[in-house]
Amino acid sequence: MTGTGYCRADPNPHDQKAEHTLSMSSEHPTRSTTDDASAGRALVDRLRSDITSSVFAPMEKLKFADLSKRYDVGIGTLREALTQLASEGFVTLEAGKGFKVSPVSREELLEITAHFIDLEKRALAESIQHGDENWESNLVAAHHRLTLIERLSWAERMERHSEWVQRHREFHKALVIACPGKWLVRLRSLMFDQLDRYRFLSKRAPEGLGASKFDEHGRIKDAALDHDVDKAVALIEHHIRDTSERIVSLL
Amino acid sequence: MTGTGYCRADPNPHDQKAEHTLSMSSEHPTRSTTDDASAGRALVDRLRSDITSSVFAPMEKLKFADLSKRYDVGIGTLREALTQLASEGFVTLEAGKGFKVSPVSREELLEITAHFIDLEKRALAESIQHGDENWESNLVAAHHRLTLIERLSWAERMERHSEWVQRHREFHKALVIACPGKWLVRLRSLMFDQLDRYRFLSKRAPEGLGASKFDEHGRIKDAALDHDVDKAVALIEHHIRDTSERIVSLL
DNA sequence: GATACCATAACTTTCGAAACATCATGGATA
DNA sequence: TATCCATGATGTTTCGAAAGTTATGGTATC
Repeated sequence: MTGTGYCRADPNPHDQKAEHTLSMSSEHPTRSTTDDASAGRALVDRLRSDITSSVFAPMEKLKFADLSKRYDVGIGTLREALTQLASEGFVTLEAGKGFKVSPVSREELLEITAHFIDLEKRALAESIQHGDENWESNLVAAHHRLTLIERLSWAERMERHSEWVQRHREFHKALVIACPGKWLVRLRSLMFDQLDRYRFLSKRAPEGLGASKFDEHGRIKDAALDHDVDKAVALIEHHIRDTSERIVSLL
Repeated sequence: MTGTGYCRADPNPHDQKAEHTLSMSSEHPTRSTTDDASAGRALVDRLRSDITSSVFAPMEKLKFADLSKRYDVGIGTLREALTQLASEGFVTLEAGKGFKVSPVSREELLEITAHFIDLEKRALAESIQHGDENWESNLVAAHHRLTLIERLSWAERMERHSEWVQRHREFHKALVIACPGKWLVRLRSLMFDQLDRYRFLSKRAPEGLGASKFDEHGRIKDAALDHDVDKAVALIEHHIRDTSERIVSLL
């Protein structure tokens, strides 16, 4: 049945190159460059998204019987998906006791934030230096897609939160994608995905947060397009640090 | 808790704490703190080891039928193991075409080396600052186990190469295990394991390499036990960089 | 009353067959 | 000759039943 017909509607506007055929946490949800066998990979994304958005609470036990019904997939497929999420740090696997959602903590947030700032700064600097016209176009497009949602009212944003998460991820990815160091991109993606779990906690914060982040994204984009490495790096560091600090104060 | 009775012979001399119940590439082969369901995890380790030691060549296709016979496990179990190795970067998974061993390249070696140096230095510095008596004892023991093999003749070392890899990994891990940042340890382990693939290439290098490395390990251990952060960090940076440069020259 | 023991239930882990996709071959057609 | 489609072969992906393990609860024993 030809893949599964996941997203034929979207002309998939970025190619950048052949790019990584990696498999890690690089390529994600709906749109699906070099996608997997699709059934299995789609499950990984749904599970990760559900963990990120606290559908399953930290430390909650993930039972195969339940999940199998919920996602309508076989046990083997589930196990494969959970194994990958374990490698990414979203769940833990113990002895013969199955999978649990990884815990969250203030300390972990602080550590992940520090690593992400470090990696993102380096990746962004290299990306700006190596980015070509294609990279610029893709960046502009990704930012535009993000603003379309960020412009909405708070209530509307809440409804389409998973879409925002997705576009926010794509925007940040678009910033660093021209970085030649594949592992640098990979490691920073790992940390970015972990931060998603904590970002969700700031979902409740009414306004106040969204507005300033909206501006920051635009300024970072502009600095990147100007190939102003220092400015872009400084802005993104502030962007990340500020966001995390707001989240810390909510814990 | 009986686990599965993997290694009763070894009194398992390090506890450090409750430690990470993580699942990533943290805990490895034979000895096995917090081990997995054992059948599946053992397979992951054998596969990783076989990829590392070029039993399977880079870019080689990994067929389920072959592997199933070779390791005497079911297809589902294999798939789960390969999924994990894909997350760690040892294999790649494409569309409906199965798994392939990841390629190696000079550029990747250089990048991995740079990341590993950076991460290992930071982890070591923090580990030294936080290490207690238990950490020191474990470090001394790990170093001793390593020297037992390094003291052997070149021919003997060759025969017990996989054991050396294991003990070398444990020694380096013992150095940084007191680092409080779990993700820092995790990321540096990821890079360490990747470097193992390249270290194997230097296996052929007759003598010359082994001797100097032998001394370096000892000096790093001593500096760590002296809690001399600057010295230990400088030594380990040289240790890693020098090793990698020798390997680069063999490519 | 507390503890050890054993049966039962709940769940995890493993396996391989069936469904599905891709690739290679060869013959028909323009 | 080159292109295209059928066809078979090889290999991957998915699933759920069977085997194995851990937790649960109840009974006998001290």
